[in-house]
Amino acid sequence: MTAADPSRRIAHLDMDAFYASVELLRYPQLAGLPVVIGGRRRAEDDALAAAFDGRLAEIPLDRFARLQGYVGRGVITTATYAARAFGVGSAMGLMKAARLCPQAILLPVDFAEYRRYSRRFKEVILSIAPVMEDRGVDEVYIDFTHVPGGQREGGRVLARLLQRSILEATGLSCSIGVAPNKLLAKMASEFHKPGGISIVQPEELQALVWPLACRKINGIGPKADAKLGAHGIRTIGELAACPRDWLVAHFGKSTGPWLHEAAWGRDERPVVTHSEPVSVSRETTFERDLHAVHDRAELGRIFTALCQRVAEDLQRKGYMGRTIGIKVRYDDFKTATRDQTVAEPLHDAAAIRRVAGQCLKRVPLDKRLRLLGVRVGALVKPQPEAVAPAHHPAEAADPYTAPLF
DNA sequence: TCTGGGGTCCTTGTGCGT
DNA sequence: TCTGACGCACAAGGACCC
Repeated sequence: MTAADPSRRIAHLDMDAFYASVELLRYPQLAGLPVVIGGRRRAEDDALAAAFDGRLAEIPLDRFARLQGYVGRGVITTATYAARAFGVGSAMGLMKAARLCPQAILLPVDFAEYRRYSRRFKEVILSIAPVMEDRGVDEVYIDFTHVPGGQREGGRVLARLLQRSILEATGLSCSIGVAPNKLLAKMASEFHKPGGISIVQPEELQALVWPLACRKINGIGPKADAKLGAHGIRTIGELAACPRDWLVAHFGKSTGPWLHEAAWGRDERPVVTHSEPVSVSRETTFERDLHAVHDRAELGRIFTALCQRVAEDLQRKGYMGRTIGIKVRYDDFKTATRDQTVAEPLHDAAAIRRVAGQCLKRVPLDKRLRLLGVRVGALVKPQPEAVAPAHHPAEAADPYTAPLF
């Protein structure tokens, strides 16, 4: 499998029900109750917290918003196990969830708080095992290979230390899988959730991994799974039995060999401790579908605001970009994107809006829109003197009033 | 009854220069 | 001068992930 380095020990650490667990730390009175996290933050949410002067744990149950009677757009980001028992779950529309479980408590998503907890648990990991790859707010890969104790019991001893240290520092639990590579470690971390540690050795591939559904491979989503299923391939073992050439013929010369390697548990990707962003974007789904002509003024305001937010993100992160793009989603949920690459990298809102406005003129605008997005890609780090927001006197009088379409 | 937001990567098609 | 092969850049869409 990893003949080059059979002692390679890679861990995947996944926080257990991260958002819900953070919320239960803030609101211990909600333990065991059906709680749904999602939707837009509302003024009432802030008012409730303010009424108790930020002492969230003292808010009585009858003051929380309930799903019953929920009207509007929005999906569930996550739900507690008690709520899942009613059939509600991630990505479900809140109105549908309200019918299934009207008594559920509705909490707004608070990414800033989740990011704070994310930083704390990652600091704990880095203090113990410094080769860590950030894979989002609630999961990381860690290279145990050269960490003192990282080889003991196949990595179990170090995994236990990490779990204990994270729990002490944050009050949160996590699951850890340790294997010869990232692919198998990711699968292993799912084996004993929550709070589990799973060790996979190379020789255990057939017994532990081959019986699993293909969908358990990180990178096989619903489409690829359906296509495999149409050929009668349902388990990773069945995938492993497919000749590589057959997979190349049916899935292409990139995906085909990858599927074969994945089924055989082979994955040489390193744990990457640093990466640069490729693009920065902002998008928003409207409260109601908007028409390009009838709602032109409102669309223009939203469009300008999106460009400003992207520009702020770029400047805060210290990037400029040459490829400016837009995304629209129509009322029938079909999506169109357009982008344009310019000669000089940009990062100021007016310039982004000008190019994005050109892109917007290239999409059909005969149907109502439900979403609008703005993206900047082909990022570069600007020269130091260019970091300050560019000021163009010639444009000062007309930064955002250029025609939308 | 619907279906968020912020990303990365891959595939396909096309235009263009050699 | 025309044609095909090839590499490259870019654009658009889509799959997938958290």
